[in-house]
Amino acid sequence: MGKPSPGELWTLNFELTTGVMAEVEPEVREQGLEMKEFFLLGKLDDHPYPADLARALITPKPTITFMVKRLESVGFVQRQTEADDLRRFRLTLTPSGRKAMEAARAILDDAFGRRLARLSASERAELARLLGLLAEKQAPRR
Amino acid sequence: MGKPSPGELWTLNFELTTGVMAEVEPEVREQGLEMKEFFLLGKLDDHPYPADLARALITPKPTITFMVKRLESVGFVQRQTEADDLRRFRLTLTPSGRKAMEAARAILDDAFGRRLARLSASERAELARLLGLLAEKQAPRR
DNA sequence: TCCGAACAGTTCAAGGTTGAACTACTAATA
DNA sequence: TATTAGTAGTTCAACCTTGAACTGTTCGGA
Repeated sequence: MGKPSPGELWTLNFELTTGVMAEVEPEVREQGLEMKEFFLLGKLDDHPYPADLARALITPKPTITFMVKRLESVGFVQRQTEADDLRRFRLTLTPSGRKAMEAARAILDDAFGRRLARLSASERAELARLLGLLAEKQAPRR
Repeated sequence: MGKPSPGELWTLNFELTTGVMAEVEPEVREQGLEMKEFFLLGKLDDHPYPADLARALITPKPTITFMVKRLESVGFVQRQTEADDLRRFRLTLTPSGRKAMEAARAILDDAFGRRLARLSASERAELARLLGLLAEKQAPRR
């Protein structure tokens, strides 16, 4: 691949991320989590409300409702009504929820870490920098 | 983000790809294609059999069956039985299927191209090189 | 040539996802 | 203080996805 078009580069990158995800999925499931649930738990500290999670995860609200319902039923998440806004529920990780989430994170660290080990330390730093620039919502000024 | 862990870098990258995908999805749908169908059509030239597509797209076989059925019904894909192996169907893009696929590809090129425009030409080349190394199925020798 | 293993693709039922419409509540405006 | 618009979260029915089991075909070895 001499000079990939933007779309080809996107596709390559997409297959990289989904490939790692597929690799990791069975082990994460052993922790009692679907991948999507793992992503949800990972956002919970910064986005403690369902509507907030829906935006952060680019996922419809009903899907969040159903995922939270299950995560609550298995004791990974707790919900408490918010006193100053009775429409909202604040979600918090239970200790077992945090434990499952951190175990899943370790599995992902390990799998992607093996890929990153193909690069030198300076290449890894450069990759992180470039992806950081691309990921920002609006173009960063440089 | 000073020194992201592998998992954090994976997550950042995953959100980059899914963010671009969400951005592009409405326009691609106007071409008569779901994103997954676009990915399928994009693989068709290199992977002309359903079982082959299932492996390439990391997707269960029944899902491929249903997607192909729809794509055939709207005239984007044609299937012909393979004379030397009667179990298999060879799939080919129709002209309208190729047209839709190429239109979707142009939309993706455009959207990801806008992100890449944040980088210099040499940075883009370096990114492509690094992602190429990471994406290979087994570690490339260097 | 027969037989069993393996593969391509489909069917079906169970389960997951989601758009539309809804209830309950808050906030802004007059 | 009404009125109206907007937001949080849920429900429901329609649709999509998929594991398990199946049919039909190929292939290798006895």
